[in-house]
Amino acid sequence: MKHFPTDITCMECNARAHSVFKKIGITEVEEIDSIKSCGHYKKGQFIFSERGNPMGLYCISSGKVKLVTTGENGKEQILRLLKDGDVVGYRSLISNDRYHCSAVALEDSTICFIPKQSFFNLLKSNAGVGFEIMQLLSENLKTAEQHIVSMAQKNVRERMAEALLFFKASYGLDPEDQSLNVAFSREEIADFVGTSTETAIRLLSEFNQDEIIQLQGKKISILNCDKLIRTANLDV
Amino acid sequence: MKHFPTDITCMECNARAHSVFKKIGITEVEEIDSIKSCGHYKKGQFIFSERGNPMGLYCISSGKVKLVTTGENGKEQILRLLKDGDVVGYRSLISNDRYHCSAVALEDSTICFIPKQSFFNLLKSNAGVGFEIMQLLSENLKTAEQHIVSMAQKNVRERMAEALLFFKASYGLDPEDQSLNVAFSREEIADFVGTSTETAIRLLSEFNQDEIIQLQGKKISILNCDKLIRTANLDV
DNA sequence: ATGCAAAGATGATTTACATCATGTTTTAAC
DNA sequence: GTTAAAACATGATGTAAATCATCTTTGCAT
Repeated sequence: MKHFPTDITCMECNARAHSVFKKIGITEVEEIDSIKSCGHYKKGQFIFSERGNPMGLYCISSGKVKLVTTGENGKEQILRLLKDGDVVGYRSLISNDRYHCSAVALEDSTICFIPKQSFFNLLKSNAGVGFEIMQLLSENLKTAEQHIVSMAQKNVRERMAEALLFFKASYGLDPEDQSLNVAFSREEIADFVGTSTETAIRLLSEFNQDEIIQLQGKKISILNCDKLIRTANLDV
Repeated sequence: MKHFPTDITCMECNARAHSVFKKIGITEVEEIDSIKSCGHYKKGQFIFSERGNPMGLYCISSGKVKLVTTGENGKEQILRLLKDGDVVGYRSLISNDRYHCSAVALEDSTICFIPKQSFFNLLKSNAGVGFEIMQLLSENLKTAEQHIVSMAQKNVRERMAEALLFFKASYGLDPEDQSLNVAFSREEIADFVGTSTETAIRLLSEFNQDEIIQLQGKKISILNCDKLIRTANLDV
């Protein structure tokens, strides 16, 4: 892979501090650094595709990524949202499986690649990394199963409120104007909520009218978080 | 815990051969056996409850177990189905979390308990077990995420067909009459599919009329598996 | 700057499914 | 064996949300 002036080393990567590699020794960091390659992805670009064969682990140094699958009808479903410090592709590697979803950059991103064998070597030599991955999978599983319950038991309005809260939890808010730090299209939001684009648009307009949120193009500001929680019918 | 004449040792436990403990040494097996306790659960009994604090790992020696959560509206949602050789409760232990779902015996079951600390000791001393658990979580996550897509994009009819196929995959068929090796109530089936009991009953009757399945009380025989796969709209 | 395509918005119509209602069968308790 | 209570079944009705249709706005390429 080509080297860009924007390439960074693992030693100076800020994302590493809150990644699964936060506790590994300097020797191991240098070893990963020597073997990793750095990739630059434009918004909308695929990091890997559904049904592809995993060749290694991806590490988000900067940027945002969505994991999506395409259902039989061709409709997309967003499964997970990732940001800097997150690793991508571990599930398939550990299951020794093809990818069951695609990874797509939500904005211009710098994402490093660690070959499969190096990842497994690290897992063997460093039990801590293994446990971090285990914890990651456990959290992913919990989130997914909670999502199943929402899908099965909540109406679209409640799920839309949940989705906005999830976007907030995933990427945070701009302290300036309480706007989501991510710009999804209405279709992408619908793909997460599991509804039609039209219904998603309508609900967002409603929330806007009810002054729960404020819309300015793709920018969504959360005006009344409590009301959003109540709308989602959550007792957190 | 009391000892019953039906209690069995880990050494003679048939379920162990296809469990996460299939590859551990005889010394470790004996160590687990000396510390484990054996529980006998009647059909419908809870092994643990949502929001409870996990104290250890459960091992199904014989029987069947469902993992369920209760949504805000009080409606149950079946999340996972387990049988002999399966372990239960690892997700919460690894996340250091309270249980996010309850475990309920689907039939009279013998389930052993390994204290938290012993499980973590085993994880530390035996990397193989750790990897098995990792693989388990990975598979669980894949299944859960596929379930999300079904919930979001498929209609109830397709999901019902999928559910029957999932029950078949989970517990198998009686070779005699192709009947599912598990007796769910219509309400439980509805709780898995994410629909109302009435709709579940209606769809099962339809499938029965269409000679895709045959109903005799709680016994469900799969007459035409291909048609079921087509009804589920799967391209496996 | 202009034109074109994609994204966003909103109304009208249809439909899949929940809910309500009522009856029947099975299971369990005494 | 009788009764009560679940579980199962089926029809009638209501409604949330999908689909279809049309229009406006925004972004992007030339």
